[in-house]
Amino acid sequence: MSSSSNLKAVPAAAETAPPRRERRKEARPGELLDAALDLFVEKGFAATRSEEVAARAGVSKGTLFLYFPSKEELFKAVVRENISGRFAEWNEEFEAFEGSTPDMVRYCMRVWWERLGATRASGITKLMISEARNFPDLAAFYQQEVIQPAHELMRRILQRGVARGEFRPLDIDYAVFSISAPMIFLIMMKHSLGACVPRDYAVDPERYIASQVEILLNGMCK
Amino acid sequence: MSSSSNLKAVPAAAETAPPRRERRKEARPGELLDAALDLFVEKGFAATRSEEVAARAGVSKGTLFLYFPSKEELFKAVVRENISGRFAEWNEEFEAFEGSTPDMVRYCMRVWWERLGATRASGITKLMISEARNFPDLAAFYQQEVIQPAHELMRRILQRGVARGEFRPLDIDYAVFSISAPMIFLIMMKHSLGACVPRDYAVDPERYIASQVEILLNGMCK
Amino acid sequence: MSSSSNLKAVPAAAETAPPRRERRKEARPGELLDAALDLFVEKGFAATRSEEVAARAGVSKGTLFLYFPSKEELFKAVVRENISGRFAEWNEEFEAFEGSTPDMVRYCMRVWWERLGATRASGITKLMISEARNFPDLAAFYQQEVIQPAHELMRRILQRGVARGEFRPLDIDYAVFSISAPMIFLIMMKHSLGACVPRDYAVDPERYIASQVEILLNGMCK
Amino acid sequence: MSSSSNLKAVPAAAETAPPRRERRKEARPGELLDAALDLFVEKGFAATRSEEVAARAGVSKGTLFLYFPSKEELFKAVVRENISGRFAEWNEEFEAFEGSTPDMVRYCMRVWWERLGATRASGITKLMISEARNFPDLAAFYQQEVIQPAHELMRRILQRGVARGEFRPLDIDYAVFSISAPMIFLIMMKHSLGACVPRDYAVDPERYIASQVEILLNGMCK
DNA sequence: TATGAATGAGGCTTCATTCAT
DNA sequence: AATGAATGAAGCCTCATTCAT
Repeated sequence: MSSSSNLKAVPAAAETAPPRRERRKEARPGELLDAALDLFVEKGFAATRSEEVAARAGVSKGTLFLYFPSKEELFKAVVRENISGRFAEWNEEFEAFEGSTPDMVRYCMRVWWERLGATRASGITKLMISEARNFPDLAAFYQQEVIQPAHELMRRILQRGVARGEFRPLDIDYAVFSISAPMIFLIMMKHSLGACVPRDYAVDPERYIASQVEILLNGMCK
Repeated sequence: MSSSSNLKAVPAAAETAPPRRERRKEARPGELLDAALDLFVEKGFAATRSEEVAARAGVSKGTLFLYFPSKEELFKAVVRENISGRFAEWNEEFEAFEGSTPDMVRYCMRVWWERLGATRASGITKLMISEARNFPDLAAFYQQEVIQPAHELMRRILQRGVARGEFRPLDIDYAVFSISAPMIFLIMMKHSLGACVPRDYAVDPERYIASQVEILLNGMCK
Repeated sequence: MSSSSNLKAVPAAAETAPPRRERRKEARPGELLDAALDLFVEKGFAATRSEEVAARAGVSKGTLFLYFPSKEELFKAVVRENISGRFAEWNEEFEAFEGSTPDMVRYCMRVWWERLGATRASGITKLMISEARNFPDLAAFYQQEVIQPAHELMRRILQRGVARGEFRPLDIDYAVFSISAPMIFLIMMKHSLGACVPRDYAVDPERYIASQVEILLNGMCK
Repeated sequence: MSSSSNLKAVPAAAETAPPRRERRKEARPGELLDAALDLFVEKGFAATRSEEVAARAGVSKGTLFLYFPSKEELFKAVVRENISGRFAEWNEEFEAFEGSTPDMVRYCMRVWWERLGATRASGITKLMISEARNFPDLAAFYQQEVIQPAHELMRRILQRGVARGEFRPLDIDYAVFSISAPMIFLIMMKHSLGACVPRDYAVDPERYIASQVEILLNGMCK
């Protein structure tokens, strides 16, 4: 989680006593967003104190407000920062995919995990789900910027499968959820209940994904 | 379930409720838990003000603290109260089930929706997921009282299917999640992002469940 | 100044040790407005801390916000509270006045001093003048509710004098200011520079008013 | 007067100002005092942010504190700087005055308006009146450097009128206020309530002064 | 000198909790 | 048991001031 904020403290070599007042205008916003993401995911929006965020980013309370006018705007920035438009790239990637559609689904789930699910970014999904009711405009933003593009991508995959005769005719709108539900589930295991539970019950994400995908493909294939 | 949601479950018959004023005193804690559940689910723990809970329950702020020593204890009581041990009953019900295992899975999903998913009780799952990190002891309690029994119930169903040769050999531990993930997903649609989104995107639970179950069964059957 | 807030501490008799938590919903707002008036006049709006107001009213910080939603609203309430509609009464009083118009002017200045100038209420004029630019809406309110009625009252007096041939023809709109300027001046002596200056320079209001009135009447009479 | 307001007073003639960039360094404090005067007058001491002052003077926040060790010292410098000792000059001017004393009073009011009332310098009177209680030492300074000399000047004028038999015997100490009250009044119209009020109610200073002076002279003359 | 990023004390406001009635 | 006025700790945010560059 917060290991990244530690990394910055390790300069290339010299390791001089860190100057009391660093001047790092460029890096600050990113560091603050990093710290905020960690804390918001871990404790929720309300239970995270601005001062904590600042402290974890290695600055003082006031500095936070130099970059973000309010805790709420910080929250919004965290969400925006971590979603960005990676869908364009992914859409292209899947457009160019040449294998079978089942392989495509397998690949989709795998890279989702590698690129998002396993990263801190997955935390913001948990965050959004926890706070959606308190930030309806952010929820709308997330729906529009994340959920919809993701659904369209998945829908195209499923349609390809049906079109190519690999999949049975499907209720595609809802079959999409067959792919997203395990993702949500995994995120929740990682960031919520799963994080509060003894190791023994911990889910192994790769195994989980493999298991789900096979059942899914079996279920969708002819 | 809170007392009121039990009341709702009462068949349409006579059952004259005792005159409103009379049962107030004994009903108070239940009314408070009811109100608290609604608000906690809707706004989260931190964003819910004690006074609001009291107001919704029709009592004064002070009265709330007569029954629950703190907001945190109220929260815990809400969760505990709503995690009834109905698994004994359900276990028996499924023990006695006579149809095919695929039918059993269909039935399982359907009654889950009817008895839990569609009721306010589903709110505590959302609540637990949102607040687990802030209430680790509750999370453990929930894990033990709800998640584990539920998983065992589902596991027995799947094992029955495998044993009877209806299902392929499965990675049962993880196949269980194939059943629970859609439930979690549906709950989140209902209480979180789905609640902040235009009607058009609203998910029709019955259709969603039907779609998932068929894919699932297809995937698990021989 | 704040003597009035002391008065409340003297109950009819018993003089028991003041209970830690008084319950005085009725009296609170007035006490808070009293305290706030004193402090705002003395130190200005910004330099007055909410906690000070509360302390002077004998309550805790939080209690202030039970009655006024913000410091700014408190300020507005102070202004409104101290202006009220006393003009109706005064208008009647002057309508019924039977003596000469010069006597009327003398009487006007005298009762202004007795009823307003000499009281704490005069402080709000100083307050308004100091803060007008920061509270344009309040300034408009004050203009409308205080300045205009006052000017109309004075205008009627002057017109009476002209109509009855007691006064020369006057530029009445501006002659009104001949009456109000000394009032403003006196208020400023009392609440501003005059309050920061050695006793010797202190202005004796009665003597000041007498002096101004005589010059004024001399100047306006035929 | 601050340096810039002196510059403005320069006759229309040649007087090529040194190239902007060159004179910056020496002009800095004056530019800051200028900016500060405007803002303090407009918003009051507390509501004026140091950064705003710096920005209006075209320098950075840090630079302000290079010239003035604190906001409070800046305030004091603004006041001191704008309380120039021009009384020597004026005293001479009035010593040499040859016309009638009523003309002298007319002249006095007129040049006061032209040289002070109409300029930004009038702002410091508003400032002093608003902030006197928070800056008692400045108030004393102002009393000594401005109010007293001004009163003595006016007193001499009035005494001349009485001595020459132009005025009735007057309560001279207080008659002085008959001249200063309209000035104060006009300043307050300009910088306070009058600035927050629709155009229609705006006072025309020349007309106001003319009106007051005539009533006054009428009142004081034999 | 000048800059502007950084600081942190201090003020406003909220709200869980208490307690006299 | 119930009320709701009162409390005060705690959090957000501002802004005068500092200081490395």
